[in-house]
Order: sequence, then C-alpha cells, then structure tokens
Amino acid sequence: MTIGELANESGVNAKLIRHYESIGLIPKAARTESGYRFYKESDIQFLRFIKRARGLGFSMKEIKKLVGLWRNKTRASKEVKSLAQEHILDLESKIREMQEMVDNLKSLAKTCHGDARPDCPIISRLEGEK
Amino acid sequence: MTIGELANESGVNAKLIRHYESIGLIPKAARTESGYRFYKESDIQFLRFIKRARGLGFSMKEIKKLVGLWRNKTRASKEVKSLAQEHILDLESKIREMQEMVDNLKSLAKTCHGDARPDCPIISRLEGEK
DNA sequence: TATGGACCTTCCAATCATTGGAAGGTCAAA
DNA sequence: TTTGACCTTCCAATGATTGGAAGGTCCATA
Repeated sequence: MTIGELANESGVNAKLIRHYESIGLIPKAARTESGYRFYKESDIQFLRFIKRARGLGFSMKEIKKLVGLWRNKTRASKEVKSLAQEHILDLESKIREMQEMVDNLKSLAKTCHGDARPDCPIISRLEGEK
Repeated sequence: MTIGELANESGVNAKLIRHYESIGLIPKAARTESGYRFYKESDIQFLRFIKRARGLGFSMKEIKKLVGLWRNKTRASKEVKSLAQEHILDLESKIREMQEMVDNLKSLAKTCHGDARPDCPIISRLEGEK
C-alpha cells in the first residue's frame, strides 16, 4: 500500500502522514527498492485513531500519550480517563473565555447603530472609555 | 518615553511592541541619537486599544482594520459593526465545535471505569469501534 | 573613573499543526 | 516513448508570540 492509498483509506493526507513520521508520532515506514514508503492494512486503523483524536481537539502531545496508551495493552484505563478529563477542562475553560468575548461583543454591537455615522461604541470602548 | 516605559503603561511588553512595529501595525517609532525608540503619551492609548481588541479575540488582521477605522474619524459605524458581527459568528462557531468535543469526551469518560483495568471505551472509540 | 546592572538594539529561532511549492525520481498505461 | 499521476526530499510560510544571543547605552554608586 502506497502513502497515497493509505491517505485515501485513512482520511489523513500524504503530506501529513510524512509529517507525522518526521515528528516520531508514527514509526518510520518500510521502503520499496525505489524508495517509496509502503504500508500495511493495520496502518489505516492507526491513522484513523490519530485523526479521531485530533477531531476531539487533542494536541499532538496528548495524542502521543494516547498512542502510547493505546499500544500498551496493559495500560490502566485510569490514565486514559484522566488525560481525557484534563482535556475536557482545557476545552471548557477556552469555551468560557470565548463566550465572554461573544457576550462583550454582542452588547457592544447592540448599542452601535450601524449606519453611516462615525460614532460607534465599539470603537469607543476599545479606546478605553468606561 | 522609552519602549520599556510604554510597555509598563500599556501592558504590552516591549518585545511585542517591536514586533507590532515590524509588521506595520504601529508606525515606526522615532529614535533618539543613540538609536533608542521613543514614544509620546498618546501611544499608550493606541497600544491599549490593540490590547483590548486582542482581548476580545480579534486577529491581527482584523485589528489592522479596526485600527484603520479608529484612525479614520469619518469611518461609518456600519463597518465597525459588521466587523464585530463577523467576529461574533466566528467565535460562536468555534464554541459550538469545542462544545461538541466536550460532550463527546464526557460521554466517553463517563463509561470509562477509570481504574487499573486496561479496558477503556475512550480508547475503543478512537480505535474505531462504533 | 570604573564598573555594574538595567535597559536598549538587531537578528534569528522556536512554538503548534499544517499546508504549500520546487525540483526531481518512479510507475503504469496508451 | 511520452504522458500524467504518483512518489521523494527540502525549505518556507502561516499567526501571534516568546526566547535567546550578542552587543550598545544609560545612569548611579563605589
């Protein structure tokens, strides 16, 4: 299986697969005589694993840990769970932050008449009034 | 006023002030004979403006626009408002995405017993079961 | 006056995850 | 044999910031 086929099957593009190899997230692929990387079926599942973890917003660092836990069949579910829970807390705090931004912006936008006049409370607030 | 003093007053550190100058967000500072940048009082307000906008999650690109609108006293409030509203939509869509991640992770974490046993639904799900 | 330390300068590199391009080699079918 | 789709490596950009190195300047104190 070439890198392109693996990319199709896994949904992770070839460029990114090479990149993952270069940062050590996935092992170095075997090569054909001419230097092409080749892969086996089980590599599809591996890349999908990574893709799903990215989809849940895990960082590459966290994914490295997850991959380690995944590969190690004797890992404790405790470790996995606590990794997930830390990540939940991270996400929630970012959500709160962004929600505050939205709330602020909405209240500013509401008081801005939004016509051709130059007066705008959004700008005034950024200027430091209040 | 030196760059360090400006940094103190504005809350934007000196390194970042230089960086903002280099990307053209703020004009090139005047220099003393020995090459030190020097600033006037009104620069404090300017940097605070930028800092507040960053605090609301605007990108540097958006901030460049905001700065332009701010400086141009005849700008229409409409432009400012629509910039803000686009940004609100951006933020809200990111929030939704992250909230979905959290929901997924929470439901996975709930079914993970979190003890010393190796079985863990979080891992299974990443593997592709279901 | 000398020296120390706090400040300033520029430039280059790292972060994070990914994408892009350039320049070249390989493969398979027409 | 030529075309075109694929593969290879390497280098650079993204966005916002931070870090360090190597060096110059300023001011106060010994």
